[in-house]
Amino acid sequence: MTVRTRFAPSPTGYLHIGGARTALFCWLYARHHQGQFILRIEDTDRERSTEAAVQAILDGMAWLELEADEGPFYQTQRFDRYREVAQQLLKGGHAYHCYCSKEELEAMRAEQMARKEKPRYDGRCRSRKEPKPGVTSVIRFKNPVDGQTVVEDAVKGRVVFDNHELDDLIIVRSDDTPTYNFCVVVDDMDMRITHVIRGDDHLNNTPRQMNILKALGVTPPRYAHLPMILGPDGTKLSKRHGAVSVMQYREDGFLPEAVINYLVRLGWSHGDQEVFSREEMLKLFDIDDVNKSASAINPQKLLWLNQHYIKSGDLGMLAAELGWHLERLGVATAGGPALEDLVKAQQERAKTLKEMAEGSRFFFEEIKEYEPQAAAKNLTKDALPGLEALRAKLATLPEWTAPALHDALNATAESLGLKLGKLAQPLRVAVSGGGVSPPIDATLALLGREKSLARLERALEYIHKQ
RNA sequence: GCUCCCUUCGUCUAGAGGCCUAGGACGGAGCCCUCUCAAGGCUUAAACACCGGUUCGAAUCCGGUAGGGAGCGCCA
Repeated sequence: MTVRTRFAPSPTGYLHIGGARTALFCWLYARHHQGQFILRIEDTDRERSTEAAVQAILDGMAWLELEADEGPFYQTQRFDRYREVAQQLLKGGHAYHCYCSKEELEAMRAEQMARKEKPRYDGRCRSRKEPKPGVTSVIRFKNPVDGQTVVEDAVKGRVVFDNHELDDLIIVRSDDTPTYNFCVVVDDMDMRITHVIRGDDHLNNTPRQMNILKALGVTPPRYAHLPMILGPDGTKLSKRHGAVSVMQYREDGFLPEAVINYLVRLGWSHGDQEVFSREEMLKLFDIDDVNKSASAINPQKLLWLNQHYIKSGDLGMLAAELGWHLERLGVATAGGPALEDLVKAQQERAKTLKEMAEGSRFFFEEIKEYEPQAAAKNLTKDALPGLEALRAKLATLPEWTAPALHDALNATAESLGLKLGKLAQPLRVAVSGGGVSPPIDATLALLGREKSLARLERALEYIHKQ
């Protein structure tokens, strides 16, 4: 039997980090077993579902390269099918019409709560033969009243529910639209899903879904309930925790490889290994190695992984992504250094591409003003002799390359009896405007002779004016 | 309230009765390297929630307690 998994988000918001992890595990599990990964949009809540959210989910998955083998399927396009199955249950005596009003149900729940009981529908319409005049009914599933339903969960283990804890849930509303738990069951059945991998907030729904499946004469799929992902403070993930949308991570300068690698290690491990290529994940991932307990997001570790992929990533890819970020910052890259060369110079000193872009502005734009602290410390009269000597030396440098510049700087420092730092740092401020840049020889080489000398000249003027 | 789930360093985790004076990673601290920032190298602090039981022996098995979480909708 080929494995078929599905990711079934409801389009009421962006693809957040928890959803992305669920999608990743579904995708990994299916691909690991040469099976299919299906995308299904659960948009039965027409009030809250939006087209923009559907697109956001698709975009997020595309960015993370979690490609679906089938779908997206939309539940709103399958309403006829759900009604058909509801009729089937009705005919088979597994479902019935309920005429209770919302007020009546609320009163019942209130009473039960007052008695410290679990609020549940008491099945009062189960035996009703005749319709109640003037009331449009809902359809309820007739849940078994005794016995147990056992979920053999791939991550949580054996979980037993007493059937009498489960009440008769509504499967079709009074406006004739199907409800979530029912759509899921019909879809998982029709789409021949073999493994339902989802968040453990659904664990309590599972016995209900299994019972409906059994009433339909279908063997339930295997279930795997993934633990939740928490915010950095250990509380439930929310907007307050910053980048909730996966696409926000791109905007913040993260690489999809890093996000995926980070997510795969949240709740899953393979010994002590921390870094996984996509191929390794596919080869090594197994649902048996998934943890039972919730895990908190650690932004520092994500940053570390991102830096790792920036340091080791493909230059062309990194250059393209850096270009995207520079563009977002409004930096025109024409006339500046080649982006691949820039990446080479910057990749060891940036945790995100956004940071790299921000630290690279001076290669493309003129310096508007010096960073006050860096200037106060380095662009002083004390620095004048060194900078002037450099001006003379660099103006006549036959070859404007990093090694040649390196030699020239060392020679100048030596002739003046200075440590290289005394020369390099003022020069760095002169050409970059601040105290941080790639190694000074590489910086000058990337900037080019003309710009470097002009900026050195400007710094000298700046010092003279003091 | 009821049902279900969870509990190893700050965080992610290894650990499936003796290999554990509990390992790795991120972050922290310190040192080295160094033209800045980084990167890199080395060193270091830091955890089995608690209480009982089983066993020659428990982080690992069992029971309970405490603490977290989820569900209990004509939401998904």
